Amino acid sequence: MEHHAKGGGNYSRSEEELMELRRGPWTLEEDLALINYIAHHGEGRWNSLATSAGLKRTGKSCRLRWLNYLRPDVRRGNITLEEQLLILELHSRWGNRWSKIAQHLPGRTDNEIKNYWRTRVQKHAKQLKCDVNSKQFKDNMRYLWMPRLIERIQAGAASTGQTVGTSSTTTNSGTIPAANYHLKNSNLNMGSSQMMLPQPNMAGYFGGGVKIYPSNYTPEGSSAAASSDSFGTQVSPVSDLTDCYNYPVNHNNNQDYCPTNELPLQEYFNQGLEFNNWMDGGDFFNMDDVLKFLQQ
DNA sequence: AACGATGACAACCGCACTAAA
DNA sequence: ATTTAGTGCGGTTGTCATCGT
Repeated sequence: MEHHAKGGGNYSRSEEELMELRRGPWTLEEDLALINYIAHHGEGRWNSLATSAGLKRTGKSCRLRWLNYLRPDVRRGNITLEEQLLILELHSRWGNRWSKIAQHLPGRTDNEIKNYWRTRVQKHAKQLKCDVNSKQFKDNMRYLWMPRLIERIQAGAASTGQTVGTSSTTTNSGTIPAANYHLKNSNLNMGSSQMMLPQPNMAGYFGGGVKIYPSNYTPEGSSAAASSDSFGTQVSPVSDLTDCYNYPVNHNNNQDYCPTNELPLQEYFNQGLEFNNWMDGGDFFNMDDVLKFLQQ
């Protein structure tokens, strides 16, 4: 049952056009049309953009697709330990202010962070049989998970000799990572492991050949670079809250178990950790900036 | 092999807000 | 002052892949 566009205002489309508006998963052709149009005309004025680009989508849908998926600087894939830590901290501070949280995780969208929270964090709350807003859960988060995350960050850095925060996450710069195209909606044969875009102008947009990957392709490439948590979720090499459960969980809210006892987050970092850069060789965060921010 | 349950996440919806007409 | 278009945000739903039986 098709519904017309609802919410988000009106659209400069005739009734006939509204009747044939598409919904649901985006096809490769639609993505290319949107990317191509924005590459030449820029973004904004989404309703007229949708029409001009020949897309049978609402402007709102185009905007969402662009911002959450196609934008060149959007980071997708593994959420690093550092990002997880920051999400936990910022959520404890601001609650479900996803866009505000996302502002402090460059390249991450509010939608991705929201999904992370719902699928991972809330799941753990459920396993603990407590509400995400309960004191018990918040205590577990602060006194158990966050310190554990920091331990793992530290351990990962020590074992690899890498700069903390090195991740296998990719951005759309150069590729459209793991494009989850729904082939039944596409006329293109996506059977090969990867394919090149036919439009030469797209190469200019992405600064080189653009690779489109099928949905089962992991842009991280090597299986060694990525692992799965116990739920089969692809996560960063040392990631996720899952094995926090290797630690005893205190269900009595007795802070004796707390390894840090109200230790401020910045103190975690100060315990012999020398985090010079946050992610990807320091493209995003400087650790000092993060600490300054968390002290605010 | 078939099927249902579950998880991940892309996409949509409704509402609010702002700026321009 | 009012209307309209555009945009942003948070909550929710839909779709697909994977896993277990």
